[in-house]
Amino acid sequence: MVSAAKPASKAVTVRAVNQGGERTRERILDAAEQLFSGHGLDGVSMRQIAARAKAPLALANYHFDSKEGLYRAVLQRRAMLVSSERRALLARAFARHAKPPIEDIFEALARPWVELRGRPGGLAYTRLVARETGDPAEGRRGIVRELLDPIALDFIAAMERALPDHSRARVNWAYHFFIGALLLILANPDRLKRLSGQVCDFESERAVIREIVTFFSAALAQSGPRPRAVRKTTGVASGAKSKRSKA
Amino acid sequence: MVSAAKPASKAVTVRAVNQGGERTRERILDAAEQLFSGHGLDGVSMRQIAARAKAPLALANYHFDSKEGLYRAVLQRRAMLVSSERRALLARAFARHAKPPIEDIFEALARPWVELRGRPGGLAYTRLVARETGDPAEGRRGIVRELLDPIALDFIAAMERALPDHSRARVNWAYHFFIGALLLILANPDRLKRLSGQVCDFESERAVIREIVTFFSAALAQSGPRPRAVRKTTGVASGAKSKRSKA
DNA sequence: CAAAATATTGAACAGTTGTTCAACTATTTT
DNA sequence: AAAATAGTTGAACAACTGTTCAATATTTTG
Repeated sequence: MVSAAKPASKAVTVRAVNQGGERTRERILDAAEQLFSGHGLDGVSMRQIAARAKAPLALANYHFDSKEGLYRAVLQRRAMLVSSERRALLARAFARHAKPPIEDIFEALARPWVELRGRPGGLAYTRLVARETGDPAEGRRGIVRELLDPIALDFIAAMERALPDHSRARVNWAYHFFIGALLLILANPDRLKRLSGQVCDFESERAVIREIVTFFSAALAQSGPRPRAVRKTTGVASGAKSKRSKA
Repeated sequence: MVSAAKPASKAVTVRAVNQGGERTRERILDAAEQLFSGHGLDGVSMRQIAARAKAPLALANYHFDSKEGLYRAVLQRRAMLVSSERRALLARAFARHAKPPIEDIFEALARPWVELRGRPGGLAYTRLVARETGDPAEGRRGIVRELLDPIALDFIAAMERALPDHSRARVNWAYHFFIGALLLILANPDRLKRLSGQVCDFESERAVIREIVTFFSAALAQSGPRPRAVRKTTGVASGAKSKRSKA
């Protein structure tokens, strides 16, 4: 065998990992994380990543097979960590109450992500995950499906247990509304700061968590769904009279 | 002047626009809208766009100067329309009440976007806007700032008028939570459908609007902010004892 | 130590990228 | 009709793309 087929890149290379190798591998992941989070999978070249990592170009392909392989590896690296933190918080909530307050579930959902921002590289990672989750092409790559769908289903199930008075559909909507809000805040807090005239900011992680948790908990506070009638009106050019009283 | 410098591409070419020209220009915009929304600015080549539009490659650069120029043009094309629809709904809400119910404001915010999905090309456009709004590089390009920030500020001001008991910060948070939820639902409803086991879907535009409007209105129903205490605990590995009663 | 596996390096490949140019036709204006 | 403007076309440019390869260095294993 002349052509050095690289070591099993699928199964974990368990035995005796080269220290130097492991370190430059991490450097490449760090650089990729930073760049992908800022410009997306297609907005960054392998050469830019290699340059930032101070590693030769070919090394990235050696370690991760392909560009998409590198992208996946970046997303996988921290996914397990965050997910296990979330799961631990969720388990703790259910250890306290058989039917825990919804606040605890939302907090278990949000806190690991928000706190990740404070850790080195964490900010970039949260942006990257937000980008990938919101990407219409997400389903094609399947990374979110592999990495986040399982725990998402756990949390939705937990929410259903904590909110027995709400329909399954409503709980699912609530979950996605929450994730959408969380992702936007994580991915692009600059606009929030800009539009609020610097009133809203990320100075305090705790403040952010409190804000989003109390907000979404309040939305589910009153038990039964009491949907307001929504006008059938399409567009702007109709429905002159309003049913609502009190002119 | 030998080299035909293209006609004023900055000022609107008012007088006597070539019909054929206008039409193929629109075809290019349609193709770009479709492709950009699916793969982002960097995920699509000018050749792919030209091929889809059945127009020669050089035409895209002729009409829009550059790739980013084309991207901007796609986003600008429908922005005015949606914004004026939103403004009209907002004005109508304030025409009915000096202090309109928050439901009406949220509905004015969401309805034009949701209904746009039903119109040809609208689905792609909403995805594109969602992608751009959530993009960390959004500020660099400044498209969102130009196109959406003004109306966003109007709506935030309207929310403050409708919710005099809430702080400015809280209203700003609420606005962004709402936009985040809306964008995720618009950009990637597939995951919602997937995770909910097909329970949640977009069969009915009205159902989607009702769902998001009632949810977010409920969150702001009780006037005063009553923030629950959030544990100071960092991460999972600490804070063994909970302050909350009822072991 | 020797042998095998792992890691690193620079160069090269074939293909694609956005953009430009000159020639050309069609339309509008003078 | 003549001139000018607007629109269209195919070809070409230089730069960059992800990936591969053989050669080398380093580390781990027998």
